Amino acid sequence: MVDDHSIVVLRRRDLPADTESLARFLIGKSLVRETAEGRLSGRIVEAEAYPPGDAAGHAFRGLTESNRSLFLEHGHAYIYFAYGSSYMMNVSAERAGIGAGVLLRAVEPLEGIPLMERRRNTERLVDLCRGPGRLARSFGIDKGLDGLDLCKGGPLWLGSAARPTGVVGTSVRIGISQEKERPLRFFERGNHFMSGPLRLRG
DNA sequence: TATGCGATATTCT
DNA sequence: GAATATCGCATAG
Repeated sequence: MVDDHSIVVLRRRDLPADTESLARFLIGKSLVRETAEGRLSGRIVEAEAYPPGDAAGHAFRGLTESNRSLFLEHGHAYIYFAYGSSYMMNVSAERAGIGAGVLLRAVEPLEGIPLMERRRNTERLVDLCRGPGRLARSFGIDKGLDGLDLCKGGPLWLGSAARPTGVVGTSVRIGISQEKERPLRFFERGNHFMSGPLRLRG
């Protein structure tokens, strides 16, 4: 049984305001979603940094209507729709006015697993939140949550670690065509709930 | 396990 | 019109 009372909302001053540091920091922390049907939560086990000036980042070409949340003060949600099928969630990662984000790629489910199974239409635990699109689907994350302050404890927030975090590994990022050699993907080594090919999981 | 493919909608060129 | 920070299914080894 998970002791969810041990999870508290992360304060903004606890979050590094540097993209790469934030991505590493978020491994092992909690993602919590409060819905009318109950609470969903999980441990963040995989994330990627898209720092300022990164050609693979959505903020690279400057502020637009669709990417404006990336320019919010660190700790806000940037959510977008990709490939006609998947929502994806980022955490804005720098000071206000600087466009950068951390893409949450995988979560180890803790609370609300039956609801995730219904949303995803599968009972395979390891597949519920493995991959950015699946994660968003399980958690009921969509464009309506874009721009939300994740340090406020609303419908979606970042929480402290539910249990001790393992060793954090790094690798290149997944699914991009620009700046593909940079080691900006972070994950909890040995965790079974991350996405990507096996060679990038150790 | 790895690779390849189509589906799908939004954004930018 | 092209590209895309993906997914699920098919097939081969």
